[in-house]
Amino acid sequence: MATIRDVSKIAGVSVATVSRTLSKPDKVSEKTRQIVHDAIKQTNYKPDILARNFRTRKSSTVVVLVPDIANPFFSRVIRGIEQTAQRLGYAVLLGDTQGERDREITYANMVHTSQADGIIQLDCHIPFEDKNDRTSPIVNACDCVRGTDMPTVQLDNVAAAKEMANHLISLGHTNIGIISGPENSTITNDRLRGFKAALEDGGLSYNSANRMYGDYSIPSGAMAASDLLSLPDAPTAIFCMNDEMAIGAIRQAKKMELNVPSDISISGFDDISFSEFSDPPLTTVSQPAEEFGSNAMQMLYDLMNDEEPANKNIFLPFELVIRESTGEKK
Amino acid sequence: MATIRDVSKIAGVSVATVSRTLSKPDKVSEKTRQIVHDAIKQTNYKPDILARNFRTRKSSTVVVLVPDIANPFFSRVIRGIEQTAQRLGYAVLLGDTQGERDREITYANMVHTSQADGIIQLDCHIPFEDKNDRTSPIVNACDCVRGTDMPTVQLDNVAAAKEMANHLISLGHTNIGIISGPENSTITNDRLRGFKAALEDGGLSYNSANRMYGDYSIPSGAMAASDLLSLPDAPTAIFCMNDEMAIGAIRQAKKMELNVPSDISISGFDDISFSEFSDPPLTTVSQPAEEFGSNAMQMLYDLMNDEEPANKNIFLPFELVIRESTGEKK
DNA sequence: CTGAAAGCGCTTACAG
DNA sequence: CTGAAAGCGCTTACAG
Repeated sequence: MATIRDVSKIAGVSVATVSRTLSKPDKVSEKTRQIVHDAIKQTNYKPDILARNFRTRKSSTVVVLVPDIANPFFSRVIRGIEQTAQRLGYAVLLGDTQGERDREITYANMVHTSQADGIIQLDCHIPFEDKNDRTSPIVNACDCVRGTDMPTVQLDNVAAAKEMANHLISLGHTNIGIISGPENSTITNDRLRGFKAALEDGGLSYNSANRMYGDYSIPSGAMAASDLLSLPDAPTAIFCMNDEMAIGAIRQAKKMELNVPSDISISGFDDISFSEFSDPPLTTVSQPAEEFGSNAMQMLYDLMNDEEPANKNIFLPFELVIRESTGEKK
Repeated sequence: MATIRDVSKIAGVSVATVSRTLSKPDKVSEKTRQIVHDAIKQTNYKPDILARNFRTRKSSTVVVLVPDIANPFFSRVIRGIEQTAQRLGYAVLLGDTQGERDREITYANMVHTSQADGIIQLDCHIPFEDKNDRTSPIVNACDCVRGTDMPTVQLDNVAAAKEMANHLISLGHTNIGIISGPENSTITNDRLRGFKAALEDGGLSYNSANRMYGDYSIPSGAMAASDLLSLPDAPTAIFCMNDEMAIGAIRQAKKMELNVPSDISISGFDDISFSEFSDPPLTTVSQPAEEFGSNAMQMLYDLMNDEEPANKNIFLPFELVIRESTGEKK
């Protein structure tokens, strides 16, 4: 591979001039620029970005910490990150953490080893050994930690859940089951709070026996639905904390020869692409997945370049999408 | 941040010794090692990996070229890549190419700029300006280019498609529609060849009017199914080239008040996680998605480290998964 | 087992 | 506008 030295020899100029021609062309005379470009073409020179990054002490790379890359919602978020990163001149390193603290720390550490300039964390953990670490530019998106000053891009999950629960209540349901995500998640807690708030507003009381746990996967939703529908006083509607679990719940209801929605209403959360095509099409809360990614990346860019972001706590809009999996109580 | 120099001063040894303590501890005396480790702890030293990579002329990074990160099959492949890369000490850069040649070239170029040591390409294109370029370690996985010497990890798509078509034929279907992927894909061509071979073996003739095109998305499958089912002599079975299109087709059939499978059999390909839970559960071909990734990464590792891979053209096993979306012809 | 020194390929003050 | 020189933080022959 040709180096900047080879180009400079052929062009008969210094390496500084070659470097400037590439990075600050306005500081080089028209004529010299021409000569240098010819030499670059002749040698098929490509600047060594690794060397440049090393010299300038910037990797121009960000690392994204994602619990599961194969999750359809997260993969859309990452698409948004990638597109914006590419536009801003950053490469994106993938850190599939499976939610494990060790792996999060390992990947987040890349900022300390100069492999990355910043971090996007999609899970509700602080990915540092020392939780008060303030040395790494980081943006927390999707499932966000409470009670820290990490910049965030999130949904108002309380409001969204409340709106969905209100929808169910307005349909006449008074005994509503809930298929919850794992306890130690901000999203889970916020959605539960919204759910409870709607119940309260509707003069209904929350019954913790109506809460079953899943892990956001389809089979876990089916299992939780089975438990709920086998209750002596089974609910007539089920509020699921994501679409996968709702799809599992629908499947389970059908298996138990229940009609959705006439026997049992089921709602989801996220609006992944399959939800529109489930049978029946799923009532859910749609979120702008790609925008979580693009906003987080843009905010991280500001942080990495010492510009104060306009807004350090972005809330993205949601929308209730009422399809056919929810209906009036019989 | 502390540098190796700081550590060496505190430990009272040369930087060479600090470096060796980290990378070749057996070349350093027990006692010195102890002193150095104390100094590392004291200074909270973390080696600058960017500097190390620059010095050793290895980025320890691979770039993966993926047409669409949000595709459920590809995201599982990437999970397999990431896990194996992590184990082998490599970082993975994400190159979402949307199948565009420009973007593929841009990302593949990272090998020439020292940003990556190798490439995993998941699409059936050669991602180089000069198609005969042999300077970059690359492995082609999933949808593979024909007629090159690029190492590959793939499925025997001809055999798999043939087996699926045989299944349909064995059910008594003689008029079988096909929802195809885009023409310029090796996978599409191979699956079509397998489909035709089965027809021929069964004494049936291939009717190109029975082939509709989709783009592997759910809506495109629904549209293609609509066309197929509106044909004067509509097929009684539809062979879809992936699960998303099959799910779209099922939805469309139901919309047209056709029962699946008693009126129309529909088969998919890939066995994504939703297929087991579609209604009816989808008959499909299952592929070991993660293993495409882990095998490709392992092979690329061998290539990058100048070890001859044991096998430069790996074929992974598939399995026909017969569920409830296909049935006897009425 | 250890250290002094060279050097990886760039960029950027500094001087002219 | 241009060049000589220093230096980013490491690793690794080489010599002892």
